[in-house]
Order: sequence, then C-alpha cells, then structure tokens
Amino acid sequence: MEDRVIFHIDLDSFFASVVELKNPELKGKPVVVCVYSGRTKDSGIVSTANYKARELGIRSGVPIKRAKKLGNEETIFLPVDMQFYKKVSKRIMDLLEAHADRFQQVSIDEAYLDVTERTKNDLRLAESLGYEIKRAIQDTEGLTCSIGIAPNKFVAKMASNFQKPDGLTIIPQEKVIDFISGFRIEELHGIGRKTSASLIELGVTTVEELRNGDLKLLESRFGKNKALDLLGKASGIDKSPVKPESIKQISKIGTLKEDTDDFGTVFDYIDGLIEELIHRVRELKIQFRTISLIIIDTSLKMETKSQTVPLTEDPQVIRVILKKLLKDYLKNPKKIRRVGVKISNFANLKGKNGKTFPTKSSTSRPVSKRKQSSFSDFE
DNA sequence: CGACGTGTAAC
DNA sequence: CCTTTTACACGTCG
Repeated sequence: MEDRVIFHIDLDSFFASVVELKNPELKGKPVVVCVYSGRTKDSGIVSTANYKARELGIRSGVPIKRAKKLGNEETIFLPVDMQFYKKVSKRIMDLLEAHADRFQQVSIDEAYLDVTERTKNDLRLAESLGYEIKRAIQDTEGLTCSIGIAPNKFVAKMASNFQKPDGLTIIPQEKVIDFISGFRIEELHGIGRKTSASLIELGVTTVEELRNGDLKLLESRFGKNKALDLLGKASGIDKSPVKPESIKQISKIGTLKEDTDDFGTVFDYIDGLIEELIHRVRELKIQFRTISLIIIDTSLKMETKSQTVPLTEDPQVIRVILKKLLKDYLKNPKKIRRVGVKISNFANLKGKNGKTFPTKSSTSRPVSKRKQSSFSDFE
C-alpha cells in the first residue's frame, strides 16, 4: 500500500442531465427531478436540480412545495425515472471499470478507480487518462463528469467535489495537507452535522486543530475507531482500498397515503413493497436470513424490528415474518407515516469480516478466524 | 459471539 | 409536514 493513484468520478447533476438528454426541449431551462411521496399533489422532495435550477436556490432535499415557490415560469418539474437512469448508469460504470485496475461503484452516479498500475504512478499519465475518460463519457452518453485524482479515496472525493461541473482536480501527495486544510470541518466527506457539532463542543473548529487534536480526547467522545478516522481525514490519510461493492442488504420503503395504526392498511402497503423486494431476490438469486420492518412514525422517528431465520430464498417467509413484526409493533398502537422492509444477512457473499454465512442446514459452524480489520482502514 | 436496535452519513 | 437506499459502527443482551 505504497503510493496510489485514485480517481473519484462524479457524474454532474446526473438525473437532471439524463432527463435533459432525453428531452432536448428542456435545454437551458431549470430542471428539477422530484421524488413525489403521493400524499398530496406536491408532497415530496427534490432529488436533483440542474445548475439553472440551483441558481434559483433549488437543490437536493428541498421540499417540492418550497421548490415550486423558488422556481420561475419556465422551471420544469419531473418525477424520477429510476429505471431509465439505472440503464444509463450501468453503461457508464462499465466504461469506467474498463479504465481501472480496481473499481468500486459507490452510488448510481459515483465511482472510485484505482489506476496506480496503468498510470505507473505518474500523475501526468493520470491526468491524460482523466481527460480520456471524460471524453469517452461525453462521446458515448453526452454527459459531463467531475474527476478528483489523489493518493487515496478520501482526498480524491474531496477533489472531485472541488471543481464542478466538468472539473478535473489533481492533488499530489505533497499538496494533500494544504488542500484538506482549506476546508471547514463540516465540509469533509464523512463528517456530518452530529460529528461537527461534537467537535465544536470539544473546542475543535478547524481542520488544523483537528489534525493536531488530542487522540485521547477524541477517543473519549467518538471511540477509538472513529477518533483515528477523524485524525486521518484531517491529515488527508485514508488507507481504505478500492474494492468491488457487494450487496449486503436490500430494502424498500414508502410513504402511506395518510398516517394510520391500522394493521390491515399498513400490511396491504407492505405487501406491495414485498413484491418489489421479491423481484430483486429472484433476479439476484439471493438467499437471506434476516428480515426487518422499518417504521417511521408521525414524529419522523425511525424504528426497526427484525428477525433472523434459517437461510432461505422463500418469499413467503418474508411475508410471514413481517406480519409478525408489524403485529408486534402495533401491540401498543402508534400512528405510522412511512414503512419499509429490508432483507439482509445474505448467503454466498462475504460478510464484513470475511466470514461466510452458514448454508441451509443452519448448523452454523464457525469459519476460519481472521484478523480484525485494522483501525488504519479508514472509511 | 450472534442477534437486535439505534445512530451517523452519504446519495 | 420531510425521500430512498445502503453501509457500517456501536451498545446491549443473552
């Protein structure tokens, strides 16, 4: 794990851009891709806004109602069409993978590439490769992307975000500390609202202060793992490898037409979610062990109930267990706003510690012991 | 240690 | 009055 050359590639306002390509008459207008919850006409949130729309203050996460107030006459609001984006994404990800020694897709529109070998650790070659990839995506799909090139995933991610859209930012090892020090703590990838608030309470307000922070103090607040992770980030250090993503869980969640604590109403809704889940179980040929019920109540607090069973692929098991879990939850009735279902604990896939899960017979004999992933594996 | 539930974060 | 999906860490309990 000497010096590496890592790319982070981010497709620019992906959903909105794909929509524009499909409907050229939208070109030049503010375009807002929405997740409608179906409660009322305009309930829901913005998934992606193109740059024209962002100028109006419309961005991801804004409620559709508010976005409509911010929008002008020509602003176009469209529902997400995930099926379609997935197809486009798949083609681009295949293209990216072909340009990498190691490849890791992290979401529908983002990926890490380890290109250390094919660039012979030469940043000039890396830069050319970056532009080559940009051109390929532009030529084949008509889309732009932003690329960050750095010695590790964390810094590459920060770099791809630095100049966009259509950016390419290279951070050589010797510039890493300066580059990372230029951000506010809450801008660092992986540090969210809660963590920044905690850090402020500890008197840590800048990246520099964090980098020189007291490990013991950070440990007392965050635990050893996260403390080391934070210190690593502040120094732009991240040893986590670029490795293929494997599916570890599948979930489906949705919003009820109205809040209710009626078993039948909720379970009918759950049945629909299960249908979709089963569809994916079949196409992925998965066996699973754990079924979870996800409940979001009227105060938007999330609760989960789960049960683990002997390894199965039987869709009926999902229904039966969820019925029981929902009954349990409604023992003391509480109005429900949103519900979700999840399966996890898959067979034939490596678990996090490299252990495999027991097969059919359910006699779970231990598999070979393996060293704990070390704390230097950030992220 | 496995199962379960929660918290944090990002998309 | 507010989506969806996934990952992973951590605490607790038996």
